[in-house]
Amino acid sequence: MDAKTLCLGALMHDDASGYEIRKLFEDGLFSAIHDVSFGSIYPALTVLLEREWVTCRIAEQDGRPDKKVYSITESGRAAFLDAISTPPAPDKMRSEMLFVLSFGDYLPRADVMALVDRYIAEYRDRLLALESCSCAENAPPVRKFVNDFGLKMYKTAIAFLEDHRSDLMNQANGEANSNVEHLTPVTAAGGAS
Amino acid sequence: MDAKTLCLGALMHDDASGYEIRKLFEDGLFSAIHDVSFGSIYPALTVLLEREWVTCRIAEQDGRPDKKVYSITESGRAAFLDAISTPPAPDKMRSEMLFVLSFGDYLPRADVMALVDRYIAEYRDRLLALESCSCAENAPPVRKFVNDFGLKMYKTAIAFLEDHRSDLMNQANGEANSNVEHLTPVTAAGGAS
DNA sequence: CCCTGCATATATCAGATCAATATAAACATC
DNA sequence: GATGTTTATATTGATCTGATATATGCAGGG
Repeated sequence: MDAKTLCLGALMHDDASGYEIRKLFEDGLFSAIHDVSFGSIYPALTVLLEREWVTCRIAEQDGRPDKKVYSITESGRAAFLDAISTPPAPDKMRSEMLFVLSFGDYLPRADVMALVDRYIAEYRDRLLALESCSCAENAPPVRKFVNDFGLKMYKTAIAFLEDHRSDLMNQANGEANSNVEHLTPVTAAGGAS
Repeated sequence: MDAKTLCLGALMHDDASGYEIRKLFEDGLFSAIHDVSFGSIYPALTVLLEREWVTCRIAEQDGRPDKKVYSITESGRAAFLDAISTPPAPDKMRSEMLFVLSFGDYLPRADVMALVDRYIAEYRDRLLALESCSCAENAPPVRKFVNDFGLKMYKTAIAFLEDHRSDLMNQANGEANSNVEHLTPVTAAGGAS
């Protein structure tokens, strides 16, 4: 599933600018199920325009920069439906939070506590954004299905985290001091060598 | 969180080859929370070796190809602990299944049915792999925490999918025919233009 | 007995993607 | 008036993925 297909999918619902497509994957309907960055969206829209799978008009706004609003064409719709008829790749999750948390026994208790709390806060924010996502009401039932799926998963994650918060803290390394300053990360040449 | 840090994390538990690290993220303890491919792991291990954050020995096996078993060094442990002290990036999910399913009203009923069933099967497989993951028993409680988190999320997803299977099918496009042949995907130059 | 497929194992590379950064205008707020 | 946020487009270097290549052994079908 490349960025072109994701953009076409977003435009199946309604016309949108690159920025609005991004928001759909950040805050909106797709926020719980997929992600794309600007660095993929803008080049994808350019290619889509070349292939005439989308058209583009410039919308002037007052108080805001102009935006390029893209619309999907008939051939674009056909290409999208064709693209999603191939078997989808398996789900992929990337949670740095959980990865780090799985080494909680090496980390100072204060750090683990801060981490869990930030994690819960992150999911609460996401849940709120998804709940207040206007697309839920007037959208067809299938779209509501993915919205509800996201809601369910977020709520489950929050509940699990809250239930295990105190356990996690007890398992943390009480001896160690909190690393307030972050020094050089692994990516840097220096590090701890 | 780059591949180097992920590899170091895997080696914090136990010595492993590149192949075994991959399995840890595919079937093992980390399967529900993060993903890395061979194309990232092998180059990462080479860099780690250069920085002396890991050592390497060649293990001859009978009936199988030789493997390069990597061990984390003291400076490697320090570098890892340093790396995970930086604030983790927000969680990212990539579910092509759910994305495609959210367009179920455009797809023939047979395709939606096949899709949901394959999706449920995928999660059942993952659940089984995670349940039979030996790392759960003898591992410290924090490691068990991430294991249980994965279990909980998988079970929730399966239950949600099963509960909404019939709804999804009723919302599918009954008129359309099943696209047995996949034609050219969006990535190809041809397509539907 | 061969053939296909699968699991183990390492490695590479083109193409895709991300994170960071630049630019810019309007507005909030302190 | 200074800083920060939101809206908006765009680019680039570094990184990562997915596909592919290579090689061995094993299991099962025909």
